[in-house]
Amino acid sequence: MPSRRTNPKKPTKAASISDVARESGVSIFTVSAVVNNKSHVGKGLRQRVENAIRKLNYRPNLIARSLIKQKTQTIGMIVPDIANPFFPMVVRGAEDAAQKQGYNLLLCNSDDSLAKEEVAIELLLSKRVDGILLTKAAGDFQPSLRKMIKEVNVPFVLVMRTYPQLTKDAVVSDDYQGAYEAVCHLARSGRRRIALISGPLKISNAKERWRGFRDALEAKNLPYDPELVVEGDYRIESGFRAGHSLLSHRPDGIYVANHLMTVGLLKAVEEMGLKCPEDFGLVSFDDYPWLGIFRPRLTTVELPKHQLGSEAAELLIQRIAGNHGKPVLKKLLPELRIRESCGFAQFVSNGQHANVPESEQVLTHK
Amino acid sequence: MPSRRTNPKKPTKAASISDVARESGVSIFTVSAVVNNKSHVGKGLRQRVENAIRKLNYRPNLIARSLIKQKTQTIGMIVPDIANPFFPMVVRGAEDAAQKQGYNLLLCNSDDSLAKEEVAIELLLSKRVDGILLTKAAGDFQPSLRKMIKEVNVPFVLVMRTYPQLTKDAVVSDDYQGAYEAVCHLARSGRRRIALISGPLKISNAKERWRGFRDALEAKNLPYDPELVVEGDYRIESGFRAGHSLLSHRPDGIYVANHLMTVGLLKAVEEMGLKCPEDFGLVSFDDYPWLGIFRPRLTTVELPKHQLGSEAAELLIQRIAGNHGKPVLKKLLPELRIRESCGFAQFVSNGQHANVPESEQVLTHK
DNA sequence: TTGTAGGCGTTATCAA
DNA sequence: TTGATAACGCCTACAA
Repeated sequence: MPSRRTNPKKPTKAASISDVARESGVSIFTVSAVVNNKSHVGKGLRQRVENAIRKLNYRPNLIARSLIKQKTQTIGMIVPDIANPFFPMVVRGAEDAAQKQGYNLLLCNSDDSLAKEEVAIELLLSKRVDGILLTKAAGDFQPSLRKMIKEVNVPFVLVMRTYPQLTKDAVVSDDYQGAYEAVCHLARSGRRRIALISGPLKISNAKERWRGFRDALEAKNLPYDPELVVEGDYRIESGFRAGHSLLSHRPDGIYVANHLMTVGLLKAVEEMGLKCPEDFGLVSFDDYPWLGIFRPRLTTVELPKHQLGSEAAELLIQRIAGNHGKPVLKKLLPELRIRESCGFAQFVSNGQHANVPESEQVLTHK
Repeated sequence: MPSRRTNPKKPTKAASISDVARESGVSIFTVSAVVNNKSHVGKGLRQRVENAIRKLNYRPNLIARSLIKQKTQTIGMIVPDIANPFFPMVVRGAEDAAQKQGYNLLLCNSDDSLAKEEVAIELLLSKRVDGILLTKAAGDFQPSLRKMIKEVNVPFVLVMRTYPQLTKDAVVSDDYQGAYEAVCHLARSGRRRIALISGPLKISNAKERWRGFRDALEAKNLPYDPELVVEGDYRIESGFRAGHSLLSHRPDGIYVANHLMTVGLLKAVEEMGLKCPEDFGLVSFDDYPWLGIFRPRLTTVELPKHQLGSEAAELLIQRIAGNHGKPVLKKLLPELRIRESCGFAQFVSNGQHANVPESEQVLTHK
């Protein structure tokens, strides 16, 4: 007698499996079997069931399925900020790989804040995602959080930034190598006072890039001058400030650890009336299709963003599937794209070229 | 090395509400009440329950909750491509607004393909998202799809592109107005042969921008020359091709309907040895912080991307909450940012200025 | 081949 | 205030 089907506000509820069973005059089991292409259901019944499904516009409730299967086919992904141009392609890579294997992406932004990061993780865990792709915010987890994550048994894969205290599974770019090559290139093109605009040294890849910078200087017999190293936060504004404080020391080469800070730097450069590559050579991390029209053409170290995301997702899905192999730390190779922001090569270490302009490489990227 | 640390394989299932009940010696009901801050539970019991929760590291299973509540607190968002620099900020806006109201975002890419779009919608519906934010792919839904969506009773809000056949709820930029102003500005700076590189005219905003273009020409008594109108697809490559086919007709002003096509255009421009703004004035849609260092400074029509996303999410959440008011079509105002890609104003309609450089406006955007 | 019944983890409805 | 108990929609042994 508690019948509210006359409730005017009550919009036709979606059909459930039992509705289909009733409509087609079979049991719930049979419907389920049909829906899941299970054990050969009699041709006739299958037909009837399928008709009922169409008629009722039945759509399996994946929430209910998740509950019983203890799998949501959903991956949580936490990035610092999807509006930072670096991450969209990484997310896209992850989404492509996930999609291909029947997973979806629940996206969160941490703004590189530990508090937001923790909230996001808690939420994703409550929503019972099958695994989490994490670009760790700068700084350390609360011990309690780390402990909880350990116990909860949901696989994590780190993206772009390592954090061994959490997991050794990570997909990153070889930042040391990238920075090393970048600085070597600056040295090769005759720069002696080479500066670094670094990311936050608490972040693993910033540290790696710093190490690459330092070792390249050493390899090229160039001095490491602390005055020429500024720590930024990977955002435009910090690159701008770094530029102002740095340029007064007249470096003749600058390696910037990401694109956004390069943008800030170049604003400062302009304000100060300096010219690139005449006054200083520049190598930046991170390349984008739209940089193709920027002048001077920037020599950059490009990271395989899409691949970063897709390989991370694939690894995560393996873990979800129960592959408990040993930890995987995948380092993808960056690519030095030599263009013209380092100007002419005046000193060449291998002696093959001298006073040769940097080669031009066309951006063929889609 | 010692291989096992006493745990052969411990998939320790997460604690459930009944575990907590048992641990604390109360009923499930009481635990639930505590978790949800419900009816005044006795101080003592509450304490005991909370201790048990902590001890067992209990975390409510939102999947189960969703099943019974028929609400997932999840919003599906379908964009053409998160790697297109336009969308990240829109998604960010949506995420911020959703987050604030206790919702999460399930992100899908359609690549502007009807097939992928349909798959994404089906999936989101099966996962029982509470609503969907959709940037409609170019083209029409299958009638069956449209019918299904109507019946399924899940609110949709369109983002950036209208599609009245589906729903009148939409949050878009005022594209007509933006284009109109852009073209008027070109005319004001003395351009007479003004060209258009348009988006796919099947997409509502491309059509609107085209209308704004056409009407502005008429208002300025300039001819509409079909030779000077090329339809692209909003991607770099199409801007490049459009540039090549267009520039041979020597327009002295070009309005490009989005940023990516502008990038393509400028590549073509360079190949042809042309100069902006000397050879032609340029107004582009879509502005980005990193464009601040590009020369010539681009005069653009900026769209409030973040707001687009956040307002769409807020409207959607209202619909989810049962607010069945009349359809809302929200048009957000674009902003003409006058910089230098139109060169000097030679012909000024209001007679106040002549031969004045375009004013410079600093990008203060965060 | 098909059906029955129990359970997944919550919330909601009644009693007590 | 609490506590059983029935949904929620689906999967899956176990039977038939």
